[in-house]
Amino acid sequence: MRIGQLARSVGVDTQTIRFYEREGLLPPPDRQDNGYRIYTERHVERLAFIRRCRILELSLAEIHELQRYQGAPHQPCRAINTLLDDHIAQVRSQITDLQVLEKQLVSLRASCNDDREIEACGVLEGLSEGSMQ
Amino acid sequence: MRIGQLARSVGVDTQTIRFYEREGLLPPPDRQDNGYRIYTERHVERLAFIRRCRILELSLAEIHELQRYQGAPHQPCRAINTLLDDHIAQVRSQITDLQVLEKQLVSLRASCNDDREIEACGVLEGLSEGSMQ
DNA sequence: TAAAACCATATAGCCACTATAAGGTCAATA
DNA sequence: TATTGACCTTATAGTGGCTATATGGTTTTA
Repeated sequence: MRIGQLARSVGVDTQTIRFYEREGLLPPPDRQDNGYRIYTERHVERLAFIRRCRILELSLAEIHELQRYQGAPHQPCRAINTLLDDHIAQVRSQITDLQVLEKQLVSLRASCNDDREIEACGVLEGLSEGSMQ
Repeated sequence: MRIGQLARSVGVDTQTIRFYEREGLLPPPDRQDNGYRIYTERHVERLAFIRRCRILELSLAEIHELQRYQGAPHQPCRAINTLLDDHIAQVRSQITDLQVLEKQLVSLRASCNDDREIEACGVLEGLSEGSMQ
């Protein structure tokens, strides 16, 4: 199949597919005489794998690492679990950071009601004075 | 004061200060004969304002907007409150997205214990098969 | 006087794409 | 047959908010 069909079947832009190839995440496919890329079912699977990882917000580097593991099927899989644990920890720390942020924002917002003049806006005051952290 | 002292007093890199100037967030300061930038107390306040906004993860565009409002002190401040409300909504939606993500990751992680071979790794299986969404 | 610390500009890199430009290929239609 | 439209190709620049590097001039300190 050609790049457009691959793109449609996985739900990705053709540019993204070429980008993954340049980044070494997708193996370079054979070419037709006219230079068009020809993909196989393997490429579909490989691309779908990448997309599933990306949905989970794994970085391209992490995906690369996972692909290396796939090439050594008889190694122990602890490294994979560790990779995932680290990623989970990262997501959790993002969540708590954002929760702190949300509280700060809500408290700042509470310092103003609408319909003041900008001069007297509690939000702008809160941002202008150093009483923040 | 020169750029280094400004940087130290606000806790920012000198490069960042020049970057803000290029982006139009900090007004271009006067220069000494040798070309060195000379900053005033106003610049300190302006830069501190920017940093407080950045800590709250307001974008440079949003900060720009706030600065425009500061220039019109007798306008009503509703636009500022709205800007903040939108930002809070955005943060909240990030949080819920990340919470969904965390659940998916934890459930994937639960499909494997350590000490299998990669071939049999539940995590890798979960990523390889389409049973994800 | 020489080294260290400071200042200047310009340019590239980060991440994971996305957009744009400029052009070649192919099948179907007027 | 000519042309339209859908497809493909490469190359390059842009996104955001910095950060790093290169190269060179200036000032302060030892």
